[in-house]
Amino acid sequence: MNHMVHQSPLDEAFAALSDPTRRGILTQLGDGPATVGELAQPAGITVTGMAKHVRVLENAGLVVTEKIGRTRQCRLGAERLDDAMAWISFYQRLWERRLDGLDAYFTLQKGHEK
Amino acid sequence: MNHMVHQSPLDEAFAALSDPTRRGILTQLGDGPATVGELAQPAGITVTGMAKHVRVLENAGLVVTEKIGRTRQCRLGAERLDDAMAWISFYQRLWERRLDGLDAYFTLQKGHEK
DNA sequence: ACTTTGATGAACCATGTGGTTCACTATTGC
DNA sequence: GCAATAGTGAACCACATGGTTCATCAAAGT
Repeated sequence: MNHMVHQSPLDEAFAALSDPTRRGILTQLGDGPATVGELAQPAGITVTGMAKHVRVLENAGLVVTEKIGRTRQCRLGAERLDDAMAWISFYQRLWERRLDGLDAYFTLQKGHEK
Repeated sequence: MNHMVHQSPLDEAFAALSDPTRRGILTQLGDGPATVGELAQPAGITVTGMAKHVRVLENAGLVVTEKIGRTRQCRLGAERLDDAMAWISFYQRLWERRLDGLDAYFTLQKGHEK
C-alpha cells in the first residue's frame, strides 16, 4: 500500500474517507486514542491490514500517530478534514447558485407564458 | 469501470470526490450544464473516458444527466453531497470533543501538579 | 536470558480504476 | 438517403487497493 501519486491533498483525504473501515477507525478514535491492535480487533481484520489503513489515514492528515514503546498510539488529526469540508462547501455554493439560476429561469418563463 | 461493491452511499460519494478530474467536472458544471463532449475537451481526455467519469458521478448522486437527442446533458446533483457533508460535520464534532477532553485532562494535570 | 507481545516489511493475490482504441448505434444536417 | 456528429460498449492495459501470510524486530514480562 503505497504513497500513491495523488496530486492534491484533497485526493488523499477523500480517498481515505471513501473506505468504510477507515471511517470506522475515525469514529472509534472519536472515543479516544487507540493502538493499532485495538483498532484491528473490532474491525475484524489483521493487525498488518490495520497498520496499512492507519498509514493511509495518516498521510491523508486525518490521523496522527506516535510510537510508544512497542505500541503505536493513534488519535484524530483534522487539518485535511477542514480542506475537504471547505471544498464541499464551495461546491454547495456552486450548486445553490445553479438552483438560483434555474429559479430565475422558471420565473422568467412564467412571466412570458401568459 | 463498474458499479463497484460499495456498501454505503458515502463510499461512492467520497470515492467520486477523490479524483481531481471529477472534482473539475463538478466545478465546470457549477457554471452551467454541459454535454459529455463539452466536459471531455477541457479535461483533455477522450469522450469515452469522460462518459465513465460522468457515470461514476451520477451513481454517486453528485450529477444528474438527461439524454437529449444525441447529446447527454449533465448538471449538478447534490443529495449525496449533503450526506458527505453531514458525515464530515459529525466527525468534526468528535474531534472537537476529543480536544475538549484533552483540555480537561491537562487542566486536571495542572491542578494535580502543584 | 527467554518468551511473549505489538507492530512492521515483503511478497503475494484478486479485484478495482483511469485511461485508451476500435466498432457500433443513433441523431442531425444537407 | 448519406455523411457527419455524440455518445455507448467491449476489450484491453498498467497500476492501485484491500486484504492475506510469513518472517522479523523491538519492547515487556517473568
